[in-house]
Amino acid sequence: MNNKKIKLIDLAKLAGVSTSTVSRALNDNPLIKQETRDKLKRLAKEHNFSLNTAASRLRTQKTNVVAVIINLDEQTEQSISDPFLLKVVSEINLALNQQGLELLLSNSIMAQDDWANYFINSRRADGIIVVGQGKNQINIENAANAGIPLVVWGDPKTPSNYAIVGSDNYLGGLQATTHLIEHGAKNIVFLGDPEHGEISERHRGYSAALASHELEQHVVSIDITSSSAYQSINQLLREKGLYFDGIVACSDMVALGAMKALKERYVSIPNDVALVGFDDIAMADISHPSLSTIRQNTQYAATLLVEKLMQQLAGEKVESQVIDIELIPRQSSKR
Amino acid sequence: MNNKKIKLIDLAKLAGVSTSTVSRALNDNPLIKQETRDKLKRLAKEHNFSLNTAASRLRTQKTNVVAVIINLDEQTEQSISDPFLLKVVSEINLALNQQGLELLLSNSIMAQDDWANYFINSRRADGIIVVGQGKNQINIENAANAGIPLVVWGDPKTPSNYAIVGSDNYLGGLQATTHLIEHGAKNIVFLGDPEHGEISERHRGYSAALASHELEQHVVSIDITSSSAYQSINQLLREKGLYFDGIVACSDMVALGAMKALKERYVSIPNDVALVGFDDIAMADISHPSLSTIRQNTQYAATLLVEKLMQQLAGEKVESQVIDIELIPRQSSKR
DNA sequence: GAGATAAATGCAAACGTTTGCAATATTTAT
DNA sequence: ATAAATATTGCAAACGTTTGCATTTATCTC
Repeated sequence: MNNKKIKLIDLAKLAGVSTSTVSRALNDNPLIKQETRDKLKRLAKEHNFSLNTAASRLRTQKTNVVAVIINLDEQTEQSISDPFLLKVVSEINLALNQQGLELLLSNSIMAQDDWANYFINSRRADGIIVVGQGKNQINIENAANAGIPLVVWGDPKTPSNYAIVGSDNYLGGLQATTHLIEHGAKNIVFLGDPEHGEISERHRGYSAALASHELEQHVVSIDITSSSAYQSINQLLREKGLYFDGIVACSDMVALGAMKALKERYVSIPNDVALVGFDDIAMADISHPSLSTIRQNTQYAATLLVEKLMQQLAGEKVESQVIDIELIPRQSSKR
Repeated sequence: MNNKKIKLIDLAKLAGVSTSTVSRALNDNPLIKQETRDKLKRLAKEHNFSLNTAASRLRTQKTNVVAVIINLDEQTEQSISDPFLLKVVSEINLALNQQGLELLLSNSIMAQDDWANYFINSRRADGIIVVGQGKNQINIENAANAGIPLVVWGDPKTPSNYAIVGSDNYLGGLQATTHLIEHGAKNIVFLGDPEHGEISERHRGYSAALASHELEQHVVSIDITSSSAYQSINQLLREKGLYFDGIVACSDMVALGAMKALKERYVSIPNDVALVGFDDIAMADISHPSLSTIRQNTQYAATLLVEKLMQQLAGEKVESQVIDIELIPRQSSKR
């Protein structure tokens, strides 16, 4: 291995041209004759050359990097246990790569409070994608107010001065609940944290559905984790008995936790209790009974997020956008 | 908002000192008087200053960035569906952050073949963590041969010229299988892809356990996804009937897919078929019956990976390291 | 074949830090 | 008080690209 890191000027000397020419050639600048471009590219490949991004970022003031911040609540530790958020990140990664952008991964716990400063002013990244609104949106707002390119995965109906892409959570909650009502449920529990950005909208949909059928609300507020769901359903059954016949869960992981508690106590799903989740993670289909759920189109969302971010990078103003959700009826609600 | 991006020299002028002093002060260089350091730091905070990383990386030739490559097989698409890999990434993210390092996320599909060149020569990152050995290790080997700081999550027993951190997959396979044998299983299926790096070791453990009890192998080779597992178990039952009474699955997701197929056909778990998975993802505990599995200590692994990478960055040579696994017996194997 | 236009390349100045070395300010020893 | 030592700061040269402008070379036009 030739261990001298070769640079632009070395290539230039080898080819007997100037660094300008090499630089332009490698960037496919039409100023350079096609023939020369090809020759230089070949030479670059031959010598395992690759541009020093630090230098080129310094010069161009662009990084081609996007910071993705997983915005967790510190107390609630939804985090790592929930496959859904990570799936979203994974889709964003793909979408970014397709645009030739790279992904700098962060979470709200590590990144300083001042995102604009930390990521953008420092030229670590050109823009920010925030995954999840979380409970407090102050960091997001500050970043948005700083006027940096920013786009958020969350609830697009939330009033905001920044662009949010996300599912119609209200409609999702409404459809899920209506679905259960149509299948005969009368006492439907909402299982989740109504304080939480996206989820409060799902709760609103739930409320609306109940109201229009003159049914009563049963909100059980929990952390957004399967174990929390498991415990609280267990406790509920123990202390209050089976006073409900349907559950609208704020996420699939929560629904699956609840399902486990029900199954352990021989509550029949869907006959005694019908169940609908939210997200449509892989496990929803694999669980037994399979879990009815509201599917979020994360792939489309990811491309939209990236698209809108790029528009902002190009100086355009962008709006929030709602993504269609889809009720996937499976066994857990079929009766 | 003051939209002029403030830089070192501006701060220097404001404070009436030279850029050298500011630079050193912000980097806590003891050459600078404590008092001046404090003053300058305060000033920097006041003015929302943050260093231009491009410039500082160019100058120092260090990035404080680590590239994490999710090494997927292109055909097999284990990828996004499997929460385990993403959990590993998430843990690595935490471990890196604790060391003040940032995480550039990539996957083997996007990153060019020449990782050393793309990430290191280009000064995008100082080192690489590869998550998953995958089927072909050629890219990893090339990168390692280029002499760059590199560490791999995989099977540490694999002979290699690079450092691998991972579970004792052989022992895991052995323990899982022995566990089933001890609980009376005689015809145990191995469900997974024995070609695949880590998994081939699990298969070896499985073989060894069977051999020492003079039992016969039943290998069912599938893609490492829950749906693939579901389909193949379904097909097996249909075509060959219930010729087995135990399954060692190469991952929890695979086990859960198999579980669904069994439950749908009213095969009792664990009475008719006992089941052990691998990984201990969150769902293992939540499934019903809960899934016995081999737990991988991803958190410890992540800190080790980062530690070893940092040692390499400091010029030391590091060795592969085996991490203890732990059999978590749950309902799916209890009889 | 001369002059004019177009195509291709080169020059040199940035981009914003860090750091070896030189220079100044402060303290200590005598 | 002076010299010597030490503590603190400043000067200026990198780091490796990109790009506006000037320059050279090739192509046209009549």
